[in-house]
Amino acid sequence: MADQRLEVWCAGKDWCPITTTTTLIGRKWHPVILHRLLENGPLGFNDLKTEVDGISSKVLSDSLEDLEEKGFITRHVVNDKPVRVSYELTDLGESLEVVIFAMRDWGMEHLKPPEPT
Amino acid sequence: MADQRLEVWCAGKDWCPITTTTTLIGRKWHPVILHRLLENGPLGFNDLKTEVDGISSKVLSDSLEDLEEKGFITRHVVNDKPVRVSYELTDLGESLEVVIFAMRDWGMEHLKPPEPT
DNA sequence: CTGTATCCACAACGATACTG
DNA sequence: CAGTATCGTTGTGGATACAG
Repeated sequence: MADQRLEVWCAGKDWCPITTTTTLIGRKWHPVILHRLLENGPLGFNDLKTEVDGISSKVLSDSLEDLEEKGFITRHVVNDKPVRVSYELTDLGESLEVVIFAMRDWGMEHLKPPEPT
Repeated sequence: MADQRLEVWCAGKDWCPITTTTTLIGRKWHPVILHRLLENGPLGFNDLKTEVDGISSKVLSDSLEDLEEKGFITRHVVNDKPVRVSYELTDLGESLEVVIFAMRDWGMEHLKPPEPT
């Protein structure tokens, strides 16, 4: 169960739900990665590297590992030759949709370039 | 206007709304601070220090300064002797409600302690 | 009450190069 | 295609003490 795995993240945080959320997805690229997976379905490593503009291989690799460890995504080897993997959201990852989309919507509403008048 | 001030945060980010959002409120304590102000209205420095469990004076001070600089909160000196200030959300800060509450709700739904059965 | 001043620590990010 | 290996940098946070 997801609840069981996530128990650990609650400890010592005084049960503040905001803090626990930021602890889980508060790293620089996590929300963007999750967003791309939400919008475009399962993606390979290079697909993500293209979608997430500006990220390096190392940081993407690190981030994916962290997200997998926390139970938000799964990694599957789809093909052996050439090697091809697929990163996919778990149910827990999907459940972040409302958070990620809220961030996206806020950004779109407040950060678009000023209209020419 | 808010749009004008926020222009700067868009540049060079390839206009990804998620990235801009995380750039603005992605620091460790920002969402918690904003949440307390959303729920409890204007608060003094020590009120916040109490509400935001575990934060140090320095980090709270730094965070408030950053939030003010970005236009999410205002700081007013309410009383001179003893010194008393009031931190309050701007309209822009209030507009983050949906994001912050989404984080809170997700945290509450997924991180509560397992029920005894 | 509302901070500032130091000083330290370290996770996380970034750049570059290389591998099966 | 999907990473790993280095290695350098730094933003951010944490502890503690002190100040108007």
